[in-house]
Amino acid sequence: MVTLAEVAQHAGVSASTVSYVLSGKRSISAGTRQRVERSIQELGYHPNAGARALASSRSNIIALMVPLRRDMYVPVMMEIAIAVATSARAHGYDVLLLTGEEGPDAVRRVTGSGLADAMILMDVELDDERLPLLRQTDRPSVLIGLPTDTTGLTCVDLDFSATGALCVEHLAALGHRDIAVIGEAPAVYERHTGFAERTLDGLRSRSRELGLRVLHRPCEGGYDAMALTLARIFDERPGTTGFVVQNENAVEPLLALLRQQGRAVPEDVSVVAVCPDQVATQASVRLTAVSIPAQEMGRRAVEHLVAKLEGHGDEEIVLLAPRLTVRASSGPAPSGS
Amino acid sequence: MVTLAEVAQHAGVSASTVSYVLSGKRSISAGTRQRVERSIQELGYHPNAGARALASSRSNIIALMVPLRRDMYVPVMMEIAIAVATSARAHGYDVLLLTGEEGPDAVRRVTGSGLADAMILMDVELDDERLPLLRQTDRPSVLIGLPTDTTGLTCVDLDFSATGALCVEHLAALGHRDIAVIGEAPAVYERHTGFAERTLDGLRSRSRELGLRVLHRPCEGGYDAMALTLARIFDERPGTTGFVVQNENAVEPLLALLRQQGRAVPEDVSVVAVCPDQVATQASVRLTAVSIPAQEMGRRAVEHLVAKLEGHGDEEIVLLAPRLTVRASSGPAPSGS
DNA sequence: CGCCACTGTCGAAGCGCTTCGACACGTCTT
DNA sequence: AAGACGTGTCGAAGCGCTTCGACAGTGGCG
Repeated sequence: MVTLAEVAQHAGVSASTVSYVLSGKRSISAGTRQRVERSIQELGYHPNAGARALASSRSNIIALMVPLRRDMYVPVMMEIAIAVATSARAHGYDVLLLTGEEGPDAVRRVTGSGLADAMILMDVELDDERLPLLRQTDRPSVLIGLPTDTTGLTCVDLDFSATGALCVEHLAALGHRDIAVIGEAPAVYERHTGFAERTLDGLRSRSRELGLRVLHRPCEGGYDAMALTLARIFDERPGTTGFVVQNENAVEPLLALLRQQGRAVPEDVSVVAVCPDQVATQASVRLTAVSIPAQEMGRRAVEHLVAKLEGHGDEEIVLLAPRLTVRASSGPAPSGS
Repeated sequence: MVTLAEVAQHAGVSASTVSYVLSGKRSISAGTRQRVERSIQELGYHPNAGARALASSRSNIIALMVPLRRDMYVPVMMEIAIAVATSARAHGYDVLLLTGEEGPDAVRRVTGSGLADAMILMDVELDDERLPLLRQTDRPSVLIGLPTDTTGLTCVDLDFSATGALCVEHLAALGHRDIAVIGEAPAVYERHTGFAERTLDGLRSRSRELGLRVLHRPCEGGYDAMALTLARIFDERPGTTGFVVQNENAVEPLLALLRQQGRAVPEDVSVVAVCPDQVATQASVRLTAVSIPAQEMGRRAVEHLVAKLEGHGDEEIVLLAPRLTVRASSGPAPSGS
């Protein structure tokens, strides 16, 4: 291991000078700087992370807490995680991966030990038990998601309420009157993960304004569950012509089942999805959908965090505006209805 | 921030005693230990990670390098990553998330700075440019995947060669003679990611022994690509009755297209997949499949790494034996053929 | 009864870096 | 020409922990 002192000696300067060359916190003459940089190169010097963290009380690490659940929206989570890692690196930070499993203890551990300078939490529940800790600590944090009480917190999320509204507006404009919503698995609602409920709220209140009828059914993914759900929907509301799907694992089963039942998409039935673009374009029918901007969410979260770490921080709720892309799965309501 | 010294004072012992209570590296009388532990509790002490790393030259962090690509086998990657994080915690380590993007530089950075004690690399290519660095450094590492030259390396992977063989054996036993293999996207082969080629090798050589004919076609995911691929397969080999699919994004399109063409699964055509269990059970036909034991791979990688870090390490190639689960997508070849 | 080995505790020396104040110059002002 | 200032560099003091050697005290043994 090459140390700072060795570099200093090799370059004929003091250790502090090398440190200042590295950090840029004091001005250094061009000549000295070059000499030091050459020595660093030649010796293959890498600053020791531990020593640096100890001396500066900064680890240059951001902790990212991802949900452990393997049962839902995995690609979105993965995409966010990768976006976080990539943006963090671009700002000179590394990312520590924590699983949701550890819960509040992980927050305590990481902030207490100075392992990370800041945290990003994903999969935030409406009344998340980690939030009180975040409010107490003076380490910056950003949530991806939107809890009920946001005082003192910074959040980044898609505006799911507007998303729900946007979906029904689209269907309403096409003349659909009876809408069915295929939601996430029941467990997601029971956990009070905000985004599912917010979508529903936005969707319902806009529907009321537009005079649409809405039937909401949570649904585990897969064919069997979807078949059951679909049967019950048409049982209860035979006139249903519009579907809003917010469950990646239900998208393909729904399309297959509709096809099987002789209901053509989009001639007889329109489908609007809330999902990542990739899912929308790879489905058997190219889906009209509000895309979940996973990458942007990750990027924005990091940018806010870095801003806070550098002092020019701001408590803020960032709700990304949803964008609906019309593709092949939605069309005018059949005139008969 | 509460420090070790403060705990020591509060408990009426020296700092080193507190340290030994924490690490267990020297024996401490029951009375003293309890007093110290109570002080730790009362003061809410958390050891400073940086100081610890500096003094002990151990960060208790394992770096995990995940592929940046968002185009393939995402759920598998995610599952491995989560399994790594969970197992690592169980052994007292945290996980640093690196993206493949940074390439060899990340390896240099992390090992050089002592940020992590060891690394796990995913998505290893046959002739990966990170390997020379790993061989040079004295920090332990484990690959998930299998490069061409494994000297001096520890690898954990599914035995994809045996996997390929197992798939055709199953089909052969059912009387199928003409097999088509739907592979990963062409890019995966071009990158020389070992697993795809190894599956193919195992599959081909066993087919030769069993007297089967094999047609291999890489395939991007999605319906359009799959439709094209499928048409060409039946064009070239109209008698094809067995499919082996190693591409999550092609599974559902394949099933849908077969259905659409009036080919019943498993009566007319059998399908064997190589995919995680979840995909196999959630598909529109419950798939006969060799499952990819993502969790076990992650767990085993961590266990090997920890063993190395604790000294009783061993260079070793761990190839997990594939297991084929028969479900509803495979059956006897149609007698006509 | 005295010696040895063991057990439990302490003090001190770092680990490699950052950062503060000091200081020696050279430059600009009056 | 003398003071005021700015610039570039250095030395030293930690940051909070681990770990080594030292050393009392205790008990077992011959």
